[in-house]
Amino acid sequence: MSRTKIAELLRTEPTGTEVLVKGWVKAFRNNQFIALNDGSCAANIQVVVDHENTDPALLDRIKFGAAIGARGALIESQGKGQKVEIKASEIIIYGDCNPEEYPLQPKKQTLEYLREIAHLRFRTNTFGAVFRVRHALAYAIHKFFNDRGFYYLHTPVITASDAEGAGEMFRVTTLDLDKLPRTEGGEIDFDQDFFRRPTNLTVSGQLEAELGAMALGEVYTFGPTFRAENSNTTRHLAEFWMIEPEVAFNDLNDNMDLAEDMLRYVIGYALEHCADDLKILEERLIEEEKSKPQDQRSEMALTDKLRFVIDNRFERLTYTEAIDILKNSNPNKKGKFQFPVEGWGTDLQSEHERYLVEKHFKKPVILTNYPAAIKAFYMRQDEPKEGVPGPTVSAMDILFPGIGEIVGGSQREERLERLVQRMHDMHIPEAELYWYLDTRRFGSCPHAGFGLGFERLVLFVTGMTNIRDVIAFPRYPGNAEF
RNA sequence: GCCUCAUUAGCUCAGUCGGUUAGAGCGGCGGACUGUUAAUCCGUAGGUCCAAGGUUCAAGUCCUUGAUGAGGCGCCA
Repeated sequence: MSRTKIAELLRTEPTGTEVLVKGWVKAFRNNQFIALNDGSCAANIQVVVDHENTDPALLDRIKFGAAIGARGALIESQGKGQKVEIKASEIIIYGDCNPEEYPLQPKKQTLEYLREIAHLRFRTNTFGAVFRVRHALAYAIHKFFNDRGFYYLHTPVITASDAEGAGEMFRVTTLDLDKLPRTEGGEIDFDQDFFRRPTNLTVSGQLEAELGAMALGEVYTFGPTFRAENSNTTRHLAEFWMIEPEVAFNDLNDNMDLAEDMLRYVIGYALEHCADDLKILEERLIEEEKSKPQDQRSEMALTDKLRFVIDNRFERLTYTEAIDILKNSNPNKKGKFQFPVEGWGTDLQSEHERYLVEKHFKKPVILTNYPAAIKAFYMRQDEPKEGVPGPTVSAMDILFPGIGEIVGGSQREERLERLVQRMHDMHIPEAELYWYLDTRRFGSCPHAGFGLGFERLVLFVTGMTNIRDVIAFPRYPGNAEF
């Protein structure tokens, strides 16, 4: 007899059919009722012990966390609280779980403690829900792009390019660090390294994605990304997953439309397919916020917030307009900002972004046309515009409440001369990026793309507050456990 | 990297002004329980007070350094 998953059983009519379930014990009540979970859904199924044909010694082994199987009739539940239950004719123990040593307990545990036992935290209701939602979001992203004719492009994880300027990189080498080979000049002799040149883990697949878009038209990447920055925040990881679409012939507006459509689609997908899990996460968040003062609590329940994002267009405004709003804002006039907004040209601090998103507009915001000086070399240079004090680029950042920047993107500079000039000004070695510049030499065209931090999306949708709790085994400074 | 706060039982936390034998809830263990829903009831064990050094007649409590964790900031997705 093959096993049936609990998610399916809970949808089945209780006709007394013989079924087999396998899972982990969540509770054993009244020496009679086993709450069993197999990960297929948030809910448990109730297995009712039949004492007539069950060895009492076996009952002693039904402990919180034990892996067991149960065979029996799927019947209408005689108790309240569930529609169906299994009247067990046979119980099998697959793996005992000694409660004296098991780090998990059938009680509330803090997220900080569970982070220390990340290999076991999947078994909690919260993390079960988080990882089911994470999966649904990943699937929805692939579905969204596939349905629109995008190709999933696998860009390299190991890269020799050190010129992208997207952050500190992890070195990849097979050299013996105790005995580094040296050239006659005393430099490290990378000729003897695996790739015969210095290599790193990728900080972005964008440049490679652009190459693909210049022939395939619409591509996206979805892969691991590495930043060796010493970032200690609830929004940063050293290893995270990033989605980077790149579309030929798209301009900045198309780019914003694409990003907004995508976010709206995947959030809607989660709402539709993860209702039970989102309910658990919503209640978890309410519980967590009970210990906070009223003014720091979320204004909306989790699922209401998600629905709100789907139902309302994101606010679009330029950096220049944002500066005006910030300059005239109450917190700025009253000196409440740690970094006062003085003038045009400096980057926005996260307190400024939070003000725009959480206080002023109270919805997701897309900021565009940032000063060129604070943005990357590959972003398309705007024509001078009246009322705008300095040169800008066709950049866009999407800011989400509680998360900050969730998407960063731009229309790309497709004009060879302007791109080369910019690289020169920013001391980016052109020779090293000859392959990138070739796209501008041969059949160049306007195009645009963006990067979406996958974990930041999962953070937003699950209502979790620390990014280390939405990835299975987080990597951050000083931690590569598991 | 910077700033702030924390570290006491398996977990979450109390611990007053520096003063005798460091407490609670949950969890565990033993027992009861055949309609329970984070089951319930009775009983019970469990401590290197993060580490090292210092002040003091006396340190869980004060000081210094370090480790670890959390939050904020910076870097960014």
